Amino acid sequence: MFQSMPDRAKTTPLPVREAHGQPLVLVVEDEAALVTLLRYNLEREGFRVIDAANGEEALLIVKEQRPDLILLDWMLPALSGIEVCRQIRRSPEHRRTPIIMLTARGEESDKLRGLEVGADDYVTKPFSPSELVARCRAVLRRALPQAETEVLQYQDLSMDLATHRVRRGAKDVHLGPTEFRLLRFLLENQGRVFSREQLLDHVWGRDIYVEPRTVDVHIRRLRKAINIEGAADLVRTVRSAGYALDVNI
Amino acid sequence: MFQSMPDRAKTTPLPVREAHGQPLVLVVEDEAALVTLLRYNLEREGFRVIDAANGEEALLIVKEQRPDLILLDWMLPALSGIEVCRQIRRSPEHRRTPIIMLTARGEESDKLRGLEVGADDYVTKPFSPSELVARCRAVLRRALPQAETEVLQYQDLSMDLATHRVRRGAKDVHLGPTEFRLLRFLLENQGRVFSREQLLDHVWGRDIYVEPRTVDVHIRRLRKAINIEGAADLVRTVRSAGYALDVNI
DNA sequence: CTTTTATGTTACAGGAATGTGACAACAAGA
DNA sequence: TCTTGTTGTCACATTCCTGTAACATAAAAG
Repeated sequence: MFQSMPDRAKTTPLPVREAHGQPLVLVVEDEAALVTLLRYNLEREGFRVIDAANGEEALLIVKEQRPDLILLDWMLPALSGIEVCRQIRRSPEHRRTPIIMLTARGEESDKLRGLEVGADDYVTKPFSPSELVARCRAVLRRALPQAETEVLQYQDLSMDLATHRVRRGAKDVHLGPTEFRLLRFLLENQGRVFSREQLLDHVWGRDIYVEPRTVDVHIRRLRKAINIEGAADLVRTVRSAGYALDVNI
Repeated sequence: MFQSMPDRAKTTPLPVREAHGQPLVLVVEDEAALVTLLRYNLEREGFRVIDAANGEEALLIVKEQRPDLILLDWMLPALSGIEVCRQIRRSPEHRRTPIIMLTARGEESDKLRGLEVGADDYVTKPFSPSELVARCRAVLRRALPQAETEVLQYQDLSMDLATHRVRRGAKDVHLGPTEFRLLRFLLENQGRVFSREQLLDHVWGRDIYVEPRTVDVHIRRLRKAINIEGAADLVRTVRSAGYALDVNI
């Protein structure tokens, strides 16, 4: 028996940025009440939220979960916000991850130093939730498009994310939205096997429920679209485990 | 209407007027800390920076160094920003040099007068560096084509920016202002798919809100105008993703 | 070989996304 | 003032996509 009912809330994060789902926001803040407030407002607006109470935790999460946006309190125990910011910026992967800092009113010097260190914007406490959400949106909009690779490839299969074009060899391939996301996910994790539940989480999103068998149907549609008669099947079925992008031997 | 840079420009180096170097930005600002901040962020993004602490100095530098872009603080000792702007605009050489003014929050009258005197854009202090950089790029981008690209083209479709004339094959095409900007944006980013929201941001501007579906209608009008019976539709619909300028296959 | 389990395949109703035409508000000129 | 053109929005039509069920086939288990 495998994974009767996966608890999606706890699924281990994959080393993949989910470009299509809702943006993942990391809130770094030690004041619990504020975290609750932020979480409530962000989630209501369609963001996913994780939080960290201190700098070390924050850095760890950044590395593992790759948030799309970071809300960073400037006053933190131990590791200061500035230091956290600097360390995040040091890794080339997160060089472009937007950071919004939360500062107390009137800490002008903080703001300047924050912006110097690479924060993208700041919000002064106390702030209105709607303003904060608006800023998050604005910052994300500017940052997201450039976050990903432009062309994904596997053998003679290629997917251009900018033009949304998919080709197999010389043949142009048309995919529906779901097949497009599915193939994209598989291309971003070539060779790796995913269970139906994992695929649902990553391609469909954690929030909606669809029958796991639905994945089969979409895999079928994908195969039909990208496979060339005579050539090897690019989608591999691993019985009782799932599917992967790989050549069937 | 602040167009932010198209995604391409964030990954690729900026299209530059002078073949030799990065765009030269003159920062006119008397507050040293702010100059430092601006310099840091602009240089990090590939601009060269010179600064001037007052109006006279600024005018001198403009004459001698011919910057590609001027960031102009509105509150200056002695010669005011408005006056500097006016004087710069007086010389035909610098009639087209983009000027972005930096104003304190809420100085609406300043903004208006600034735009009257010939500033291209304004940024309200305090501002986020990324926003500022984005605006610089946007302004530069609007300024550059006049020096370089006068005619945008795709297959047998051409758009002359100087005369505002659009032709498809031998046929003269009339477009409304919005369709013109829309087509221009698509021509400047051939093949790329843009969501309705992105198009609203880039073509309509970030500041105003219109229904996303409005884009559909304008796409329709554009199609009606530029498509020739029998020939392929130049505007591609990508379901659940957006639109692109491209031949349907 | 038979049974059980997992996956492949097909068809289809309902729904979501897009196309389309009309219209009122508005602006710019004549 | 009237005329002309443009714009954003709506309502309706159309197209395409999606999830599901039902059945077929293949692979393991007994």
